[in-house]
Amino acid sequence: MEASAVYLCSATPAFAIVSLPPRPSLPRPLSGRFIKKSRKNVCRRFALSKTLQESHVSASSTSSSSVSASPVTAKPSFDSPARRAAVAEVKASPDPISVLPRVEGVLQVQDYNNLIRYFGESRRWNEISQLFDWMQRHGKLDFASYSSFIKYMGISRSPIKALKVYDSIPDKSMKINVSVCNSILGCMVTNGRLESSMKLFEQMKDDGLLPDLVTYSTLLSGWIKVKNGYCKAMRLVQELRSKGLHMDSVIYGSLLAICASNNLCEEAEMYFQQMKNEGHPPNVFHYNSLLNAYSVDGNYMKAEKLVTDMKASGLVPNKVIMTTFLKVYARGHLFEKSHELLSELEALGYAEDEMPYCIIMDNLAKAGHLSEAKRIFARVKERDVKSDGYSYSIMISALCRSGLLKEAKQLAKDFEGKYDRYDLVMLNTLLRAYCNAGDMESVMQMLKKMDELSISPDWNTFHILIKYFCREKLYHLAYRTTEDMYGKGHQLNEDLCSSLILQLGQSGFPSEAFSVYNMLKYSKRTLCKSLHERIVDILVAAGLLKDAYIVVKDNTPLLSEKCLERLAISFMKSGNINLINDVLKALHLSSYRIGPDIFHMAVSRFIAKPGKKDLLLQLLQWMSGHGYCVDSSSRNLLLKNAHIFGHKQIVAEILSKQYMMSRKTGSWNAKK
DNA sequence: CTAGGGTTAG
Repeated sequence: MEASAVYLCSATPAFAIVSLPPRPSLPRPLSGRFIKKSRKNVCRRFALSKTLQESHVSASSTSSSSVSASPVTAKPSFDSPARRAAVAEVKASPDPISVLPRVEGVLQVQDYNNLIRYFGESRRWNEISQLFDWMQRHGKLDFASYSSFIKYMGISRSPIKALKVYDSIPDKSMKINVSVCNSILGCMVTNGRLESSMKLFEQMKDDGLLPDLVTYSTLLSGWIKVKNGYCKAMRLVQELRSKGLHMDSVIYGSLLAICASNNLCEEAEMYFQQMKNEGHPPNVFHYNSLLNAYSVDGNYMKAEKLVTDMKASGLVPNKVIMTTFLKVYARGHLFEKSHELLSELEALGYAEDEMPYCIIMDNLAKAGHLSEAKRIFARVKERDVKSDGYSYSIMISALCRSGLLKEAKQLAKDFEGKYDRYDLVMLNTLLRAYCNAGDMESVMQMLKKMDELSISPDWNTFHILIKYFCREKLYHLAYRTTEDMYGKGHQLNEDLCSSLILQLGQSGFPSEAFSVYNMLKYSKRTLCKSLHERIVDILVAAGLLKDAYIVVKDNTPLLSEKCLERLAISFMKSGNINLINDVLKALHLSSYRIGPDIFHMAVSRFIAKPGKKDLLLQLLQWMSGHGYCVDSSSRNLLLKNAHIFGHKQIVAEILSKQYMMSRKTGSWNAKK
């Protein structure tokens, strides 16, 4: 089968459908910008270097001693030439750590802190770790040492290491020092560990931390680009108010940004006003956030007024303000105005990177002006604008949306030839282009690339692939990918799964179809009605009657009579005999009318298996209790085989009771 | 020189 053929070439690393021989070594360096955009992947990408750093720390941090006991003999005066010379020597040395023993008696804690900052600012993570380790062993630490070191661990994306150091702080009062706490919280936030930082914050307060405005602003900044971040932000704002703190311009800046990214225009306006009322004059960042909030709906009227106000207040629109303004116009489909702004940006030398072009291009394409978007794209190339590939991404997506699949694929290939850097969004874009063009080979290459770069697939990746595999009729592969998607905790897409279930059923994979149904059920609260019926039919057709019964039992009111009938017939014929009565009881609870033929089939099954006579008796009694009556052929069959019950009398009594009842109601079935 | 923030693109 085709599907398994694709799987044959693939064991399962990070991504279940790609195989790669050995794990790649360290990934190629990416631009800081790309790294910043996808924090989630950064952790994975730097896994190796992090491990290296950590093994370093664990070898040394065990010996951390207390803060105060430093064996300084000669205490040189503040900022003495000897100290300055020693600091300079350490800074200049190619192996700074080797210099430390020699200058141990000269350097003060502040000098070590100075060195931490120096190595931190020059991004020399190895030196900073070794230095800090030395300081720990020699007890040359104060709160500023912890604060700075943790800050740089945050910048070097080593939050685990920062946490270890924080945990290793022996002094309780040091652990609730507000600077140290702010550092570690900031470190966690900038490394995407929002939830942990909130937990840690609670713990710190329990231990006696008195948070200040910086603490709140640090935590607030984490919620800026998180969906529903506004709610979390509000809780923090309430808390800071309840502690008698007053919001400052920084806090307002974060709040405005949160409002803008959460699409909350009115709230943004409210905070902007409130800020002014409280005597904090807005700066370009505040203006930009509000402008950005206006851009969501392309509200250029308000934006124009805001820019006028801003100029009146003496602020000069900078590149960012102009670009955001351009975005307002583009979103509002005032393309001429946005073109004007673009020309202005170009004239001022503010259009040296692709950002403003991207904004116009994307909005042009989305408004249906593909050829104009292409013209802008050409302008990017002509003017030799610095590009990280976003313009490609935008155009490839635009071409895909317009159904120009070959062109999209060609552009994707162009990108790959020209750039050697990928992030998740770019990979998804290329993947989509290749999938749409039906280029399996390139699809597989993209998946490999993803694995090489240790970029984990996201919801989009899975969705693109599953859709593609379905289209290519690789249903089993689509199934495996769905399993993978579910296993990685992604919400499944109902429409896609629904069609996959149908296809799996039709191509001989009923169990897989059932599995997809169950995954979908567990990842969504309510499913489309018809889906239950669809899976029941598939299971019945495949003879997976027990599974079918389970679905029916849970969803009886949602199933049609015909569907129930099909299950009833099949189950009576070949379902597990021990469940026959249960199935009938379940059917009774639905609107389905159990007919005499169904009962006849059940009776025949039981008669053929005398060992199940108790079940047969239970059935007959249940029928009487619920107004059902066997038909004459069942009746004859039962009488003829009455011996199996031991006492013939029992069955005769039941049958006569049913008969009397049916004469009263005039039908075999008392149910309306 | 102890800690925080807000900018625009796929």
